[in-house]
Amino acid sequence: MTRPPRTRPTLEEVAALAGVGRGTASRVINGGEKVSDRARQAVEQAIEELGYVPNAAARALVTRRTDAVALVIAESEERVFGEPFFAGIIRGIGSALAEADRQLVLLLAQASQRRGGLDHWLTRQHVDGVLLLSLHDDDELPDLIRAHGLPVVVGGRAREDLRSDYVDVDNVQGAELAVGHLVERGRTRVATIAGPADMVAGRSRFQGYVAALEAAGLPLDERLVVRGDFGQGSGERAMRELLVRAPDLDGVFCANDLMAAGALLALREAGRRVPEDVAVVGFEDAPIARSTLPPLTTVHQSPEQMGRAMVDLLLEATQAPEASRPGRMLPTHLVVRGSS
Amino acid sequence: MTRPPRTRPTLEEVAALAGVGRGTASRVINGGEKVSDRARQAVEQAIEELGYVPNAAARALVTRRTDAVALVIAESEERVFGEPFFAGIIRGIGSALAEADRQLVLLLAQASQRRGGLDHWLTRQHVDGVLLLSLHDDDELPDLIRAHGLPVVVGGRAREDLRSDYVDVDNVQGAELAVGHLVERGRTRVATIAGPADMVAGRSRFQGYVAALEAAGLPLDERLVVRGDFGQGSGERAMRELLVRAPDLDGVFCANDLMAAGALLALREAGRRVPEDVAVVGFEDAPIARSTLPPLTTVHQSPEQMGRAMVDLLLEATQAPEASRPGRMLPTHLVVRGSS
DNA sequence: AGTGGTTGTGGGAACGCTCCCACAGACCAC
DNA sequence: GTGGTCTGTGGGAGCGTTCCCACAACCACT
Repeated sequence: MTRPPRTRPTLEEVAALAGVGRGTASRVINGGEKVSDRARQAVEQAIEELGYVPNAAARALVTRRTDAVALVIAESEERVFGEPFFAGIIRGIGSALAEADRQLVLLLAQASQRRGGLDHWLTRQHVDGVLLLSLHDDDELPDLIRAHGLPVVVGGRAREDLRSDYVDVDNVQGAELAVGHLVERGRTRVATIAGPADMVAGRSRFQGYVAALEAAGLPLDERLVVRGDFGQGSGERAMRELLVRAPDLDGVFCANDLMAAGALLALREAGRRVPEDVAVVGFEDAPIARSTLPPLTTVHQSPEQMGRAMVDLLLEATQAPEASRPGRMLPTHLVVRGSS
Repeated sequence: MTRPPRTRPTLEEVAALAGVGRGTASRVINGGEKVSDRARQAVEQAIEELGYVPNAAARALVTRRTDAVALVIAESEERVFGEPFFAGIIRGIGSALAEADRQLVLLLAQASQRRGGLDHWLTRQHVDGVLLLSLHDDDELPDLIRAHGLPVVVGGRAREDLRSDYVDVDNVQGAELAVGHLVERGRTRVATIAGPADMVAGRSRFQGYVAALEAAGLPLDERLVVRGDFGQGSGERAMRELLVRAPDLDGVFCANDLMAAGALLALREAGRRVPEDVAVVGFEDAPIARSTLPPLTTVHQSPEQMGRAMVDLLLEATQAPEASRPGRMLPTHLVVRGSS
């Protein structure tokens, strides 16, 4: 085991040690077609001996690829790091990229640098594609990036009409699942605490609620619909209002777990038993769903899987930039706990 | 406004358009010394007109710098993204790097890839330095990376004897602040719920507790010391035990806010009034400190500032790799709320 | 008019890799 | 023997920068 030289070995040195040409050595390292076994072994041994590692910059210069992918987080960091959902996505992205031998370049798009620096960064030919995490309806960032000719995949589709590739949880299907479950449990007066109308997740989950009622032959009653803002407090208030508006309700589908947790509080306060009097189902399978009283039945979504899907889609996009790809909708499944 | 050509403009094209040599154009873009105003303006206009952006790979190839910094997260991602403390650090790192025109490459060092891929990644001459976020005492990663000749800065010093550059909160000073405050409030029987002995934060905060008692001329009473594991449950249990061991205590310094929150629960359960009977101080100023009953007096640390300090230190290290730098200890301050 | 400095400039060389073309040699069929 | 195809192979060219050296132009001074 000789000490590696001060300066990093080059491909040329590897080739010299192996007694082959630079081209052959390169062929061994990459695809490796049309190389004799003798040459291959010699090169591999030389690499081992010198501790050779290819210089990424030189490679990028000629291939015009960097094997790096940017993750642009357009949310406030508070939120991104605070919500376990985002953390899961990032974990999925991280491991999928590692498997594909790509690097993850993290860009925190604070309001400050957003307009100015961001496009500049991205054009620097520093990354092969961009993953974008954002929920805001009015975000023009995806279009902006695409204008630079970089493939983009958006996580958590911002608008229904978004032209970029995107990956999202199948909110409609998940909501149908939840409401269908309540119906199966014999509930006929199923209310919903819906999410904000200006977020896709809010709209789609409500859409699923409507569809499931229709499928079950139940009428859509406006008194059974209240909107919240995805916060726990809003769930609590919404539930109180529902109890006033429709005291005879026997099931509630909440557009997320936090609001469901609030609803449970309001129900207990009102003396309604869960699930005997009112069954409650949430959406998200957030950690809190395990610690509510009773534990919350909810629609499970896998953020990690979502991250992986984003990476898959982006890698496809880098290979066939022009091809049009359908948005990826990830299936959900129901986790039945004590509240239904 | 002419449409930019399909292929990105090169420095040579900029120079040609400006009617100067390649060298002069390069000089304008970088440091920019010894360039006539005439030439400078011509080049700047050409850059504007062509929408020129330097090719990072080509630059990295010759300068042997990438202007990118890796952030290696050796914790479980659950934890990193879950704790607001980490989120703050990352935010600080992100903005400090953006200001310094550096990129942030995020490496999630899951156990799986840790041994195998990591060193390989880092040697690829893909980053100029490494920021490491970890709390484990026995982590050999910093040494490993330094062996590759890459500057490393550790956030949240792992061991007192760590040879790497590091940035950490001044835990001793913070604990002294907290205990000193309790003493000022007239408390003479001040207990502590200490952190684990195998973490620097645990040891140092206890050390500060001891020092503050001594400074106040109060005796160190072993009955007033219980160790927890930084979890809320352990704080609750520790408090119960303290009440048994030393019913006459009138102040408690908890090594973090979560344990303090647990302690508050145990105190209420035991019928002790806070702060009248027992004053409680935490450490961290985590979000929970605002929502305990009563709101928690605690030692505030700024994770964002810590992230920035890590970046500062790393940039220094890349400029003077051999120079030895003292560890950076960040000051804390007390936030007085209702519990004291 | 000659000498010496300063300021600004152009362009060759090099960074370490991949791409690609030319070519040696083995093998086969006529 | 000649011509053709097919494997492997070596190495030139080029990717887009920065670094550096040579040199021109100009301004003093002797």
